[in-house]
Order: sequence, then structure tokens, then C-alpha cells
Amino acid sequence: MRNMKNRELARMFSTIADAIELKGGDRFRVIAYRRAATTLENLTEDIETVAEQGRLQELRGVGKAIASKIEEYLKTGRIRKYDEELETIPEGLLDLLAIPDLGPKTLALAYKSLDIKNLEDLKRAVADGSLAELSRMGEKKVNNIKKGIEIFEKSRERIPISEALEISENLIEYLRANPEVEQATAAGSLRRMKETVGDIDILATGTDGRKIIEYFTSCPNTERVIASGKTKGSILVRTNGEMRQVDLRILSRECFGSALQYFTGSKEHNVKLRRIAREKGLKISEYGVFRGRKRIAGRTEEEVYRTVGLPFIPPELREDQGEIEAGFREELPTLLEYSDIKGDLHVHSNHSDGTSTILEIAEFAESLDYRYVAICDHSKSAKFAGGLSEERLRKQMQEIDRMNMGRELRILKGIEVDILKDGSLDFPDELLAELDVVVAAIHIGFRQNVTERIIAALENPNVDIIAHPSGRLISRREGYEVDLNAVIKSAEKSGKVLELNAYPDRLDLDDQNLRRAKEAGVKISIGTDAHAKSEMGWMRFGVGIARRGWLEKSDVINTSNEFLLNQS
DNA sequence: GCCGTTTTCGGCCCGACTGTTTTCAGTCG
Repeated sequence: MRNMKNRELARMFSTIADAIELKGGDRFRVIAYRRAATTLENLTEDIETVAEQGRLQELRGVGKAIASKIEEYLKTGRIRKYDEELETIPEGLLDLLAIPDLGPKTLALAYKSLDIKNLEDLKRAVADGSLAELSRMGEKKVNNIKKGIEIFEKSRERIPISEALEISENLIEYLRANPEVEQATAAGSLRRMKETVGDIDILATGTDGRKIIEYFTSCPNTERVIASGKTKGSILVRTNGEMRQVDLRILSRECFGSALQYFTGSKEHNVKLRRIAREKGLKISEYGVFRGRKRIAGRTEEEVYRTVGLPFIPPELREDQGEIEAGFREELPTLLEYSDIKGDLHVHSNHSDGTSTILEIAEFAESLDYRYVAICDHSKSAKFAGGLSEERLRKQMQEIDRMNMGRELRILKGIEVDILKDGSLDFPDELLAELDVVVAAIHIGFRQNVTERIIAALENPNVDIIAHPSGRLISRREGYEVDLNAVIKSAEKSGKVLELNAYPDRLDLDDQNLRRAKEAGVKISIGTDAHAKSEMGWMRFGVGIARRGWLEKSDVINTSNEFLLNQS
């Protein structure tokens, strides 16, 4: 996997930070380790290259001590500090920090006074009431932790699409490098681009199944081999500290299409498809389409669909949400393609809490063949995120004007302006009016009149886009208390745009609400909310979710060559 | 542990929110 060592080092530094925090150590050292971890995660070069060229200390958050730890890791594969910090902490304890509402202080106390070492201990202490006995623990707090445990467990069993794609793409690339392999493709909910997936399934055809499986199970990322035969192999790989299972199935060429169709699902889609086939005297299985005993199709998915009189249905639509009916009526949408995207309308620079300079962002946008990119840093109320004062924003605008001279890419002057608790915006109208793009967002008061506040923002003529309209964080946080139907209606009325935030934790609006917005005639802007230039690559997750929401090129504003907003 | 237009020591993002308390600790972003 590319940048594997960057990732592993980031994980180790982040774990060291957790360990120090849990022990009540210096909180600034905690911050320092976390910052180094973030830098490594976002680093596009291999850390080995940086080390070889003696540039480690040029990295943000990497000083003498951390640089020497990186070198130690590259040389020996270990970091003594990491081993030392973990020595005194039971395995699995730090994982519990991922439970919402359970932080280092509470966990340390639970460990010290109740000997809670893992999830099971914690659940027991919740159930038998011993957790409630701790100081500063009340009914509500225990209840929140209980809910937190549920979210935590759910998030562990499902893999975020961003991570699943990375694992599968790396493995598919690895498989294709083997001449025995003819074709290799991901299937399952991953291919349907669901926001989280249960497991990773890869299908392949080739000359010698056993050899391919052996090659697969011996890939460099394998942590453990679970199964290895001549048609199926299963391995565990480690990413971000989690073990993920990947299955590979070897199929015969003749039934690759029907198997891909079968293993892509969804189950509901397949059930309906098979029922329709049966009505036509056909039988569809993973081995092909059969009339009696005669196989009439199976080599490609197109063939399979054609036998029942359907056009090819894109995987993202296969949820039995009307796509089969639309297929028969020949009314399937022409879905948005990644190549339709001409710009990113939500990127943070190092003027607020991003890590890249505007120039770096612009050059990255150029490398993506974009026509424009909008710099939308935080506004002044977002102090935790280095929100810009009016003065700093004006300076930024001047800087952008200068950078736009003689440049084909257009850098758009934007802002992610906070919607305050009273529904007003964080900056005066005169200032907002001077910007190219005004993205308004809720960051405080998630339960206070959110619907009214968003609608008030939509009614401000200077606002163009509402960012992450539901506010949910996948597997981590419910959204705002907001009536999205009312928001969609208001956006329709004012001709405003709702965002599909492509940040992997957000994917907000989600597929269902995107479809509602489309049906209401509301346009969508896909923005990555990137906080580092490389995160602009998240656009493809946004495109995937947009396709699940039945969006076409014309539904998405950042597909037009020139940047145009309907300024009312 | 990092970092420097206040610079090699002494800061480091800071306020909202919640639930616990009776003036504040812990968590989150």
C-alpha cells in the first residue's frame, strides 16, 4: 500500500498521544504528537524519501525528538517510546477513547477505581451500576456513555467507504500486477458506494485459481490468512489500527458477469430481478441466466440485464428504490461522472484550520484539471478553527486577486460563514457581498432552532450554499435537530444550493436527501471540505454518493465550466 | 514536544455544551 509507513507512524504517534493523555500527562505534548500524526497522514510523499533527504524537521510539527523517532522506526520497525507508553496500559483500553462522551479523564478513573480494561468490563460496569458510582457520574452521563458504546460498536463493524475503497483499490492493483489474473473488480456494497460497507469482496478471473489465491494471501499487507483454497481466499489487513477482512473469489470467465451482478447486490435489488426473470421463464443465479438447463447469459452484467429486458443499471442505483421500474420505462438517469466535476467549492487553507497554502491548493486543483477552486475558510466565531477576522479575510481576498492574475484556474474568494445562534451570519452583508462564494454553516447550537436559522441564512441574498445541511458525522454523531424537508423547500424557493459535503465522515447530504432535493429541483454543490490539498481527492466519494442520490450532471453546479451562481 | 516579525523560553485555540455541581469538570470541535 502506498504511504504505508506514513500511516503506521501517524497511528503510532496518535496512540502515544492517547496514552499520555490517559495518564494525565502534559497536554501540550499530547497536542504535539497529534499534530505530527496529522502531518504524516496528509503527507503525499513517502516518509522514507523525506528521511533520506534529511528533510524530516521541515515537516510541520516534527522537531528533533519526533524526527529521531521516525528514523528509529524506519531503521528498526519500532519506536521505544511507543512500546514504553503502552507497557503500562492494558491492550484495548485506549480503543475505548473512541467511545463518544467517554474521554481520557473518565476512562482513567474507571480503569483505576473499577479496573475497567476493555469493552466487556465497561459494559458490565454500566449494567451493574458500578460506573454510576464514580464521582461526577449521574444517570444521564451513564446513559450517554451507554449510547456511545452502541455507536462505537456499530462503527467498528462497518468500514467507512473511503477506507474500504483504498484497501480494495490497493489490492486490486496488486492482483492485476500478476499475469495469472485476467480481471479483478470489487463487488458488494463497496461497488454500490454505500457510505459504510460491511466487508470487502473482490472478484477475479484467471488461469490458475489456487496460484492467484496464494499470491493474494501473501500480499504485503496481510496480517493473517483466514482461508486459502482454489476458489476463495480471506485475509485480514490492518488499516488505521483496525483489522479488516477482505475476501477474494475466483470465478470462471463464463459467469463473471452474473457473479458480479449477484455479489454486488443489493439483496433487495437481486430478489426483484430474479422474480422478474422467473415470470419470464428464466432463472438468474450467480452462475448465469438459464432457460431450463440452457445457459443463455452470464459473461457480462449487461447480458444478464438484457435477458430480462433491462438496460445496464449502474451499481449505485441497485437498492430497489425504483431503479428497476425506471429501467423498464427507459427513464434511468444519466448519472454524474467524476470527469464532469470542474471545481471544488469548499476548501480550507492555512489561513484558518487547513494545512495547505492557497498556492498549494491552486496548484493541486490545476493538477486535477479543475477550472476553479473556492477558498472557504472559517469565519471569526469559529475560534477553535482559527476563524478569520474581517480584516484577515480582506487580506486573503487581496492575496487571491493577486494570485488570479495570469492564471487560467480561477481561485474563488469564499467563506464558510457561521450561522449564529440567532440566525444571523458571522459577517456583515457588505463584506459577504464582495465574495464569490458564500457557504453558510452551523457549527454551534446543534439543537437550537436549527431549521429556522438555516432558512434565515437561505433568505439572505448573499448566501449561496448551505454546507453539510444535516450535520451528521457517520458513526459518530447524529445530525442537528433540523427539518431537512423544510430546508429543501426553502432552498427551492430562493433558488439556493445545498451542499454535498464529500468529507468521508460527513457525506452530507446523504443519498436519500439528495434525491429529495433533486426531485424538488434544488441544485447541489459537491465540496470536499478539504483541510489539506490532498483531501481534495475526496471528491470521488462525493460523486459516488451523488450517484446514489440519482444526481445527473445538470443537478450539480460545480460541473459547469465557468463558475456561475444564481445570485438573486 | 514544537516553535519563533513578542523568539531559544514560555507559550501552545478556546469557547460551547452538558451534566454535574453549588462554582465547575469533562468532552468536543
